[in-house]
Amino acid sequence: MLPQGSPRWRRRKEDRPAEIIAAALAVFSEKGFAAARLDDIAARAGVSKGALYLYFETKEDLFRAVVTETVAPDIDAVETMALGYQGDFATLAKMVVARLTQVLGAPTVGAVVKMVVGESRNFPAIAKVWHDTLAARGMALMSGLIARAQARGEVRPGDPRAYAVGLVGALLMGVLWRETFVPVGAEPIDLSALAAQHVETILSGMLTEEARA
Amino acid sequence: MLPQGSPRWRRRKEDRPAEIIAAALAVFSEKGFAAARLDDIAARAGVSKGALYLYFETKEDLFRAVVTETVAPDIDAVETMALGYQGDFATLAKMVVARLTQVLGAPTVGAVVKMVVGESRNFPAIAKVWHDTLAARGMALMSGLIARAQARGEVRPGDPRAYAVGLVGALLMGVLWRETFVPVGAEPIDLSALAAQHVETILSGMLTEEARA
Amino acid sequence: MLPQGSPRWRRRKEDRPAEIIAAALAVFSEKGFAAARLDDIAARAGVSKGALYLYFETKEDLFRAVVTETVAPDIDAVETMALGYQGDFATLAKMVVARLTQVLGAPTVGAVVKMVVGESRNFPAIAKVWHDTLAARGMALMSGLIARAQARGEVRPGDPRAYAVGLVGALLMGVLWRETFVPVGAEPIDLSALAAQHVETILSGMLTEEARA
Amino acid sequence: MLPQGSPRWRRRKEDRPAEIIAAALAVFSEKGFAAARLDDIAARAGVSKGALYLYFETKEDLFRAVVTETVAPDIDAVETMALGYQGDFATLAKMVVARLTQVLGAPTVGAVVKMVVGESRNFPAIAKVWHDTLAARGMALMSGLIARAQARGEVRPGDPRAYAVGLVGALLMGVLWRETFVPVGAEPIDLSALAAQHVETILSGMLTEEARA
DNA sequence: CATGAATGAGACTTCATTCAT
DNA sequence: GATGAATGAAGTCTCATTCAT
Repeated sequence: MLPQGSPRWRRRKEDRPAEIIAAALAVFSEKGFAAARLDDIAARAGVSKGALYLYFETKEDLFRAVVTETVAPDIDAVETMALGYQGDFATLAKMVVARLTQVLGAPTVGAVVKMVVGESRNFPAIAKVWHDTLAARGMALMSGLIARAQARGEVRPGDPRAYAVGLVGALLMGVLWRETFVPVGAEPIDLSALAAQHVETILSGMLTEEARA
Repeated sequence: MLPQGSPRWRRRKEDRPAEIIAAALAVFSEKGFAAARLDDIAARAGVSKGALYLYFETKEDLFRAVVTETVAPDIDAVETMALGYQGDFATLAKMVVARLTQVLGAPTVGAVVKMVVGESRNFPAIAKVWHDTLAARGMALMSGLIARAQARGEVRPGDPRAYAVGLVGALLMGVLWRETFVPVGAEPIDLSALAAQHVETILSGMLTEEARA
Repeated sequence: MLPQGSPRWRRRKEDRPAEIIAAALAVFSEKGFAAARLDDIAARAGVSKGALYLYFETKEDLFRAVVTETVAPDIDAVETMALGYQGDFATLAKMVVARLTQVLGAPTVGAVVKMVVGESRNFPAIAKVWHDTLAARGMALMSGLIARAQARGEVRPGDPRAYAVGLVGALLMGVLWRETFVPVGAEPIDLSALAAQHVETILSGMLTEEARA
Repeated sequence: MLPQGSPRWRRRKEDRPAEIIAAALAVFSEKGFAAARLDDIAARAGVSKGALYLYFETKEDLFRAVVTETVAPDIDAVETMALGYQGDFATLAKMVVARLTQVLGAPTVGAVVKMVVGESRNFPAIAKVWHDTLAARGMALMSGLIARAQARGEVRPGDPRAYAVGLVGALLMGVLWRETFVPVGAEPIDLSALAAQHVETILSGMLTEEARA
């Protein structure tokens, strides 16, 4: 029923939380948690300050929403892809790194990473959420793939977690460089080029003779 | 006894700034700039709130002092060592990484790194100082060494900065992991072991056939 | 009765600034700028301390508002009257002095005069505003009228500004006497009587033989 | 004994209070009581902050000293002169006004007048001292002289106090004009010229026919 | 006497949160 | 649902006063 029933004027109302989160992300990532003002968030979201409290209990609550909302979507996709993949480790690693580069390359994610790092001591709960849903999972995924590859003789012996850090750390550093130093005049780093060169280099060091062939 | 000149314990005017900076480092790195309370810093330094203002004009000024004071000593040492070294790149790279691991491994430096990342948007001046005196310099040093090694046929072609990021990024990630996630239950990463394995791996990818021999 | 539309007492947003200014005038004139406490002003205005900042950026801003608000209304009226008047100087002078006595006699204006005098060094801007919008204008007006009267042969030769000061100074002294010394036990001075006698006396000294006739 | 006993090096020490008072006068008159900082006063006096407390119990105490110290000397002189004088009122009035112009013309006294006016509400005690030792006495002196002159038929009927205010008010206004508005660009008023013209004018209005002859 | 480092109460100002409309 | 005026707790900073030297 309700032929073509387009929910016309509802649209606006349903998007409110998302709009607020977007505004909050912008302000939080610019100022950090404590220095961000609800006034500014409300203004940027185009609502009154009071309206924020219709959707979020407190500033901290809003912060939590921002962080988790930004995390959620991407990790699943990567995981599914990686676990389902059947080919050799080198190819898989390149795919994962490429995807990760995409995700971290998005300006919002980079900003959130910085926020999580910066406010982790003040919000252990948030650090924990990120750890549990993202960092630990990502780490487990990567080192699992590596261990599997080692078992198949594709990757040299060594601590899989250290290999994983070696693979991803360059990307993280690239993102933080962009977020932290480029605004004050640092020479930018091309994240994609960095990723491409780095994955070749490090794979060349990780792979066994046979796998490299 | 105690021949005439009794060793009167004068007020430690000269030590005060250092004591305050140490206390401030602790509190800032725990809370971030905005959430840190001068009360706490004073208490931890064992002085009154007012005394802080005998040595630092403002909270921001104190923050600046903390950050710059922690940076200064280490970079010079590394630079001198690296530029003076005459041997092959592989050995030099291992030495630099080892030294860097030591520095970043110190809990204070790690904390400061986090602070700089977290508050960079609010204190561009500080980000700039770090960039100019440390990040840019370190980056120039590393990529210079790499370019030199490429000229000598020790390192494969490729963007020297990307190689530098690949070399250092793993360490940075290790530090941030420790600072951010270990307090909320993440499995710790052994920074030294990570560094050792990583430098072997990545060198193995960077070096030319001849150099590796 | 009271037809449907109940007269809901909305929050008096529009009246607030005026109420606050009134309270501030009272406190500032009692304590001076520096010794006045925002707490007291807020309490006397019946609002919270924070509410002050909804209407005024800073304590200094509020002080400025108090002073300028008190200046505005009266000077124009006097000026218009004086310039439009066609009769002889003696009558005009009496009218102007009477009006001035009224204005200065109002307790608020007297208090503000004292504030302007007392804080002029700390707030040159305020002294300037008073000078430009009131003192200089009033002085120009009075000495202009006197010069005109001299040209018509009504007033004896002499510096018109000195005559103006002679005319008004007594009133000013009367006001300051009231504000400064009466509270500590001085015998009050009847401002109106003072003005009446003084204007007769000084006119008797200023006017030429013909004008006096 | 102690032949010619010149107190050589004591000099410095004995002048300290006077030096401090001079410095305090400068700072108080520039900033007002509350905004004046003991630091500044000490610096200007060339002593340590602590030294102030060797001579004055508290800031308020110092303020009192400044005010009374600056007043004391001058009033007595005027009084003695006036009471001893035997000639006619007109001549006496001119002498008194001339002397008063001298006193008020001194920049320090002008500044103190402003201070007393500005801080009278905060320091009733000081206002009282000024009233009792200066204002009331001066007023009594002047109106006494005038009443005596009226009794002798030299001055027209009328309230002697109002006459006194008329005589002195112009000078007061001149001083306050100088202290308050000249620093912000007002055209200066020549106090001596003002006094000369004013006393002629007002005497011309006060004196009886006979006295004028 | 003199110093000046140190104190601590108190002030201005900010801002998350509430609630009458 | 939505507003925005109002609150009040909390934080930074100042400065008169003290006291060990």
